Amino acid sequence: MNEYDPKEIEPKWQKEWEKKRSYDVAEDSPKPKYYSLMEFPYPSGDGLHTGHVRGYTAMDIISRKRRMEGYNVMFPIGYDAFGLPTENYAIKTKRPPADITRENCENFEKQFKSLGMSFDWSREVNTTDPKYYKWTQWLFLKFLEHGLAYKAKIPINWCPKDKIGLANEEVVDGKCERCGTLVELKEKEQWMLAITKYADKLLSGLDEVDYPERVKVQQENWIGRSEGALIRFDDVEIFTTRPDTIRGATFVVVSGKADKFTGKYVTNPATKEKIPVWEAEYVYSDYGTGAIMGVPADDERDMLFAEKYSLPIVRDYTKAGFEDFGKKVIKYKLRDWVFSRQRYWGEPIPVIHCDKPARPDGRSGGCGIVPVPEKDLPVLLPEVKNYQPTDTGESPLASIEEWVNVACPKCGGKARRETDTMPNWAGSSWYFLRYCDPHNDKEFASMEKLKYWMGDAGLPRTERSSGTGVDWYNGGMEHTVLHLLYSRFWNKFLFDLGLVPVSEPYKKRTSHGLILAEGGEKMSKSKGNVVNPDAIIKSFGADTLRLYEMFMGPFEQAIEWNESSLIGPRRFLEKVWKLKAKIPKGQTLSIGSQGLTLMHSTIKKVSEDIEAMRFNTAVSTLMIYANALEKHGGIVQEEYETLLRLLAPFAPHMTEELWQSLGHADSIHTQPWPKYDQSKLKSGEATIVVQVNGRVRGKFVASIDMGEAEAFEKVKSLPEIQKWLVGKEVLKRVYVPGKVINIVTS
RNA sequence: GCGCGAGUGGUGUAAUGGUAAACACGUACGAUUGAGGUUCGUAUGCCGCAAGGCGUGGAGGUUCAAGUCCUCUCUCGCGCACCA
Repeated sequence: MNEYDPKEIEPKWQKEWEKKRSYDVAEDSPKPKYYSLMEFPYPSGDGLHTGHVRGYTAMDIISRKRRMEGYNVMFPIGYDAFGLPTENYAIKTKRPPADITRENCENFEKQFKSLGMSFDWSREVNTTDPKYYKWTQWLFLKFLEHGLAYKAKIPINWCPKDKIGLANEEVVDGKCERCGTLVELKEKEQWMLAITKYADKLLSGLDEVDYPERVKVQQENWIGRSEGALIRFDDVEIFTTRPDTIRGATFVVVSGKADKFTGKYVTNPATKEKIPVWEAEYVYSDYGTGAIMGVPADDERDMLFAEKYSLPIVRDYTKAGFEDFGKKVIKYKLRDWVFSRQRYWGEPIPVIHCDKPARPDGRSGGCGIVPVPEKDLPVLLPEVKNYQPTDTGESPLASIEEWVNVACPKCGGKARRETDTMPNWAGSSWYFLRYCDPHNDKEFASMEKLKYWMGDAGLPRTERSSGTGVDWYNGGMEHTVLHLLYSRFWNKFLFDLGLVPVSEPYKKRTSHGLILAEGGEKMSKSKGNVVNPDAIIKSFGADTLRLYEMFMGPFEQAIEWNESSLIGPRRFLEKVWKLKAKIPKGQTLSIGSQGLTLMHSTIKKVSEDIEAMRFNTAVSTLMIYANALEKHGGIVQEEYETLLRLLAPFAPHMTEELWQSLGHADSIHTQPWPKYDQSKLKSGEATIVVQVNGRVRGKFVASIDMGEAEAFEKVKSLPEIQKWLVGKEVLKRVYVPGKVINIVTS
């Protein structure tokens, strides 16, 4: 038999699978559907990195296992391609962002294929494709139509380096999330999406979904609901979560830039006393009412403030009832979403400003903000010479007069296009819906197809609908707040309009841990420590890379890349390759009882480990199995084929080669997933460990249902045990059949 | 400060309360080869000649039996944070 040569067999099977379009799916299958999804990538110029490989391989394994289990599996791929890095690169190289994006996507596609990913390429989407962003714009107009998109002059977070307004969510510790520059506040008219209207639904929806607890906590924290009361102190309304402490309130604080007494006094409605109103920095203008009551005895910060400025402190007072002096309300930390960006490389916001001059009575003469009619969508990004953003905060689009100046769709008068674009979160807020019906040019997706792939919340669960939403969604830890919240918001809004069938888009969410560079640092181009998967594929093969990334450690945990450990999975594949020669030709062997137990327990363990994303132990179980088969004199074909089928999702190329070389005409990836037989999991014999006073002193092999009396007779006959019992009195004996005997002596 | 996780060999890590370190990497020795190692084999927690003892961040506790359960404590990571 020839040697294992991934360089030869991997491209061979990749071509074969592509030729047969093996992984394309349609909605007319009699099988139950399964929608597995991994976050689509941003196609950067650096190509795929090892972190991508981890998440995509995991979902590829899940998808392949589901196919073998008989599901109609949709495992789609696409590109989230609008965004700053490409735009900045375009500015630097003076090339159109669309060209750069196309090249990068082509590179990504080539890399994905070289990894053996079983994507349905016929469903590929790209957020920068006008056929796609036409619907992103259409969805925006739905928000506008229902009053959830609005324009407001607000102080926005302005990044002076990127020259871009940031959503609150994109500001970390007062700095730009992307470049770390200190963010400034700038007053600007911005498009806003009223996500706060969905705060409650986003919160309560978390009860319906299967997300890791910490992800739910992060979403809850971000929404930040607190129940409290609004209470009037004369004309100052305050918000408090502790209205019961009102009799201890000795001052009121309103939001201000510095700590100072306002000179004003108000009446505490509970004590009827006049108390001073102060201004202080520690009170936020944009939370609650921007004013609080100061209760030094019950609040640490109020105490510090009172001590600092010698304000009165009342320690003993009677607690009040919750709603005795105000009314119960609920406040959120969540803010409306700043939805406009003053950049080029994003979806143009599809509205037109009609600017007929104002009438003599001062009212606007024009039609105001007019949505672009559906027939005129998409509003295409125009060709532009200069992508450089401006210091004034205007989009580069503003300087393209022939694009900006249009006739008002309503009155035909002079009007100007909106020049702001959408944030890079827009396209990714609904892409999982588009995958269900990616070529539809009449709708963003048809209800019929959405019902098939997303399930129908209004109908009982059936074979064809395994519940609500994407069945399994994996992605990076860094997206468990923003992207998850935004896309849940869009989906809930569309659900309320009756345009999607389920209220929660993702039934189950998991996250993979980061892969760090050797040394424990984050991989980054600037540090020059990025590992390129292409190089690993070239020297070890895609199957080895996939296996290594699954084997390296717990899936959800951050882990260091270790080049020298790659050889382990490669050796394992070599071993499996060579095992084939141990199947005797022309004679039938049958599997012994030990062999059966091992085979069935391996099937059970590998199956369960994959479901729980314990890929590392799934691989080690396969290694144990291969090691055991290697020690056999001869291997029964069924044993070997079971190993291959269990390994197929991890190492799709090599298992396909071996499978077909065994004389099978069809693909291993269409074979049924092995099932285990409960009755074969335990063999009749086990090693019983013998302890004296809790220390291991010996062991023997016995039937697992050996009786207690018999077991102790056996123990007494063991010389290595006898010596520990000489001259001692046996105080207690413990017997766990099939496991352990413990003898407690004086 | 509050809320979650996690601390185990030289390394990555594994262990339904029941043989701690499975599976790998590395290392040592040996084999194969003209040579090489992405080949094969054996060994490999620590102390000890041995008998044996000691070992899962630290200190206690529960139990016949604790990495696992309980209490306290230290360290690291993550999330939230002048949010009233």
